[in-house]
Amino acid sequence: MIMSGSLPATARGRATRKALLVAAESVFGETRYGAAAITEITRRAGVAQGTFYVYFPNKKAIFLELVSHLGSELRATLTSAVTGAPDRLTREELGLRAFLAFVGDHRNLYRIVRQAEFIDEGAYRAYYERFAEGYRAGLAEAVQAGEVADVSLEALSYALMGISDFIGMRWVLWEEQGGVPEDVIAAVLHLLRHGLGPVP
Amino acid sequence: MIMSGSLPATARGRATRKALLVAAESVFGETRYGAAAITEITRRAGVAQGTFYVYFPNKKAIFLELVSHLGSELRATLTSAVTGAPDRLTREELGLRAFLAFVGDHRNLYRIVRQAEFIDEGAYRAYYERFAEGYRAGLAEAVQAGEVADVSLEALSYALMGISDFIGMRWVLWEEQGGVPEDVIAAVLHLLRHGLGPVP
Amino acid sequence: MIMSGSLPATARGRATRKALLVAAESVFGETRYGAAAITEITRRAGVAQGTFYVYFPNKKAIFLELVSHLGSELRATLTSAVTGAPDRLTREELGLRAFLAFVGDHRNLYRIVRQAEFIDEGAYRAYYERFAEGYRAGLAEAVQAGEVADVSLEALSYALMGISDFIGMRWVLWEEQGGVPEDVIAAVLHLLRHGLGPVP
Amino acid sequence: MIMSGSLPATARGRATRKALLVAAESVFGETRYGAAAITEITRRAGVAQGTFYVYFPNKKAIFLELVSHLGSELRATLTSAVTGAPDRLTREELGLRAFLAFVGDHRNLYRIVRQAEFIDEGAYRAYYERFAEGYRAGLAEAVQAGEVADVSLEALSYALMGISDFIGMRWVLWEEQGGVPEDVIAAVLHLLRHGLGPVP
DNA sequence: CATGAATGAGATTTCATTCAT
DNA sequence: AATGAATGAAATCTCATTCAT
Repeated sequence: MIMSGSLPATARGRATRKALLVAAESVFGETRYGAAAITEITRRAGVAQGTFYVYFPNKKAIFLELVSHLGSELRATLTSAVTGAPDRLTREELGLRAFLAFVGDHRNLYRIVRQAEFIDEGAYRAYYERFAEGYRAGLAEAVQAGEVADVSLEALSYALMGISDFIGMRWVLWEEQGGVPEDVIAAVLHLLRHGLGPVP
Repeated sequence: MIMSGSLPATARGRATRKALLVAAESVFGETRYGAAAITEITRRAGVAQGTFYVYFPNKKAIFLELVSHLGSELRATLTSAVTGAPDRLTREELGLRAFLAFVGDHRNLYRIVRQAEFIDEGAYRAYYERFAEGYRAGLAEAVQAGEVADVSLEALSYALMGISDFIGMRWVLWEEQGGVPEDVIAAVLHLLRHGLGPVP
Repeated sequence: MIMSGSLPATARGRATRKALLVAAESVFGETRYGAAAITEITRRAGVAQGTFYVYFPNKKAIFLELVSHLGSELRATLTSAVTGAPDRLTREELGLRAFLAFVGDHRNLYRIVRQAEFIDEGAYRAYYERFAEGYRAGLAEAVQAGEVADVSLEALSYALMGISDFIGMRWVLWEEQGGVPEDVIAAVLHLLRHGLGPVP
Repeated sequence: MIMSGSLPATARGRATRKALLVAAESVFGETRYGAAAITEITRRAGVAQGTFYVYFPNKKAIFLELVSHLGSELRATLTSAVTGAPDRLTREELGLRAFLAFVGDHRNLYRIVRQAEFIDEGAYRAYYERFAEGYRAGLAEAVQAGEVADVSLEALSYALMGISDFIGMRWVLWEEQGGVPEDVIAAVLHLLRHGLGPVP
């Protein structure tokens, strides 16, 4: 469904298509959508300009495929990271750490996803809604287990996404160097465990 | 200081300038920066194309003035909303409600601010950093008062901003109708008061 | 209705628009629609490329305005040419001569009109239908006067248009030099007066 | 001689070539030359893009072969239709009816032939000139037989072609449904027999 | 202060054609 | 004989910005 036209018939074609997507990730991460030039994508992919249109009908198509692709990858990463965690708070910690690591590996993620709002609002919402669904399901189980309060899980999901999102923005995106300080992680986990208040 | 050129000398000039800013808010809210046309701004403001350049040196200038202007307005709104609150949690609640109300009145806020990242990264960060500063100061006082745990306040600030941001996105921006449901507010306040866990 | 946007406000603007139309007539007459370049039109009009789009939204618009404009001019010419003719055959002769003269002055007429079929079929048909209407009205009067047989006037109209059209193509369009030989005119008038047969 | 390359050696090759020509007739009939895409021709023919160049050196070649092919077919059809007619008027009637039938079977004829003017003016004129030759020869015999007036036969030829052409355009090309009304035919035959005037 | 005509750089997109397989 | 990937020239169109009035 994301596919534009059909998949390339030959291995050579598939390689070219992949190269275009990889190049697009870097270009859209550095430049805003409007200023991102298709010539720049093809230059980085090492193909001629016209080749782009063999694989994608237009700029929007490759951009949206990128957004959807990044979302899938991230969701898969998070799912596998939290699998087998004994309790909710451990899940949250593992999920947060995995998210921050992913952002470190895909520093263009924010810049790409946030732009999607203007390119295709549906795709943009879908990106977050699919995360929210996963969150809600996990929280629902935790409520069953008596681990989480019986409040609006939809609200909790977006609150938790917001926390990760902003921590990632501040300590991964905005910091040149490596890791997120442990005291930042600790503060977040404190919030999730005790709320704002001091340890009871 | 963000102002480009000096303020118009005549009342007529001031009115024209204001009209351009108002038009720009709606245009940049509906259209991404790259696709937002100055002709569209002048059309909505009811002036000729050339008139734009009497008041702003270029497109970037009016955009950045808009970002800075919205930030100031929002900060002032929040500050006045929480003034006089008896305790931290009350401050949070009042701040959250005020923020959501502001977003309802300025539905273009997100779309404008998030675009700023690509137009002028400094302006974009400054927008959040100024909020974070205010947050940190408030939290520091609360720590003094024994109301808040002594964890990284910078981390808490971004976490709290993230919560508001995502709740606003989900229930103000994405919902056509009026208010944020009370159970959503309740869930957030529960998180701030008790963390994820059930009421002790 | 043919107008794209509104008419220019200043005399300078009106002159530029007119220059573009004049240039377009020559370009579309020499080159087929698909190969006719807008840059060539602006070059001949002596303006910059972008200026074209101040006055016309696209190539199709200027082309169709041209077709409609030529049709109006030609109809006006023919109407004034046959006014006051004493009888039907004189009308036909005057009309034919006026048509051939017009084609001589607008040697691009055929090439422009015939292309219209592919650009906007409605405009193309309208061109001929408006001529046919005029013809039919004239023939109807002649029938009343007992000058013309009471056969399908719609059919006669198209037959007469076809004659003029092909004579013009063969002796004006395809001949470099000046006038249509008198014996050609005579042959046509013979056909209209006596049919194919010899003088009775 | 218009043929490009030699005819394919194998039956498979001949079938492919024929399929391309058939597809081209429909494509050039629906789309103007400039917008007619070779990919569209190959798609309709059910072969790959590259296959086109196995049979035709370029787009122009297939187009011109089409024009020439249609002309030959039409001339053959007309010749056989009028063979054996007892007098000139009968010939005209049979020829007209055969022409209109042919156009009904090849509704793309006009659109293809008229475009030829811009692709290869020589081919375009040749199309009509070959018809005119045939006409002239027939008329010359009729003049000998005292059936037709001794006026410019070249002029008569083009006049008669124009009549057929416009009647076909109006009642075959522009009418969705089947046949040309008999009163239209009658009007044309009246014109050929008596001229414009009423029956003497 | 205001206007609107004019500019031209630059981006997207199309497509005939070539070529290796 | 057939394929389909790749090319790159060329065309349309947009729009921020300048400028004369």
